[in-house]
Amino acid sequence: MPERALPYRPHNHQACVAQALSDARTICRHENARLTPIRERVLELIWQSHKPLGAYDILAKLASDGHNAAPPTVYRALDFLLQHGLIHRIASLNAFVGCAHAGEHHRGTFLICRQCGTVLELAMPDVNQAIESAARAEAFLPDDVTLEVAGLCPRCQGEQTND
Amino acid sequence: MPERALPYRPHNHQACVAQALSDARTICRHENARLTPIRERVLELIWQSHKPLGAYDILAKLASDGHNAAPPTVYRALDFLLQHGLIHRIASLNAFVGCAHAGEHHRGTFLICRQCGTVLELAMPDVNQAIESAARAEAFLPDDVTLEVAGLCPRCQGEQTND
DNA sequence: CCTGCAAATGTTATAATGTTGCAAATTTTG
DNA sequence: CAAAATTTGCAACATTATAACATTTGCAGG
Repeated sequence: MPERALPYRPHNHQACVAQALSDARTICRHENARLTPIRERVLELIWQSHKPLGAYDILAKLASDGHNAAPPTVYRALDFLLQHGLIHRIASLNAFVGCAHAGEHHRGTFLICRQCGTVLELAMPDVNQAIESAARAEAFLPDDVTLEVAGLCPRCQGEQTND
Repeated sequence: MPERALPYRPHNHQACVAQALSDARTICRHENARLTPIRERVLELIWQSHKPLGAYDILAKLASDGHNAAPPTVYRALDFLLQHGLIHRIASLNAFVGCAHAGEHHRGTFLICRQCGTVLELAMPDVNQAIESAARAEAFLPDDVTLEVAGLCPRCQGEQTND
């Protein structure tokens, strides 16, 4: 029986978020990038959920902070976080998740539970290698790979009707 | 030097579209599905472009046919075509392309040129196999794989400023 | 034939997602 | 401090997608 990866195992999520923020601060310092309060807050909100958060979900959470933000504020913060590899965009959901390997310059694979919405990021270097080779075999110059798997996470298999 | 795949090679696109429509009719007959005029017209419009077409692009083309359609008409036709595997949705573009292997029940990989927008569909059974194994190794039950590669197609490499 | 049901389409309105453009504030730099 | 650059605020708008309900069409059984 294989070990079960986070986020399927219980863990101290507070600490997990704190770690992500701390890593982000380090990365931004190294890259001379300004992790401003808004950007940091958006990153924190994203990390507090293992489920992808839409831009307007983030907007709503900021609003309940008392911060009366407009869409561009959120999209700009998201752009910044994407550019610095601190979050990923899930194209099939129009939503965002914290990057589990920030600062590693990688292409992630995402396992997305269509029941509970939880997302697990995997690193699959061999698969990405194979994909890029196949692209180049067509004389195509690959630049970015979107790889998302929808299905059922371990917890949701067998309990089909829940959320 | 590898052979260059369609659609990068010149070809008789009229015939290519006609073939796709003919295949679609056959498939629908076999599945007792009704390829109505609207559905067929939408499929034709999508096939006439090697570039992904957005729902509202289709809407506009229908309008210039003289068919005064509203969004739900198009989205319903697209749902039908998706369900019968006659088109694919490109999640990273919110757009649709004709399926190059209709009726084969496959998962496609898409090479999307970010310069000219052309899309090439590849079948990569080994890669899909590897992805699904990796998912199952995490006790995840895969259901659908989205695999899209953005980059530069052969024609657009070297001519960076064109469209 | 026609009647009644199911599938498909029409129509209006609205929701959800994302962008443009410009002004004000803040931070950095010289 | 002053100039330049970056970041944020803000209003309007553009694009993508769906909900809800009315109407029409295709078709099987009486």
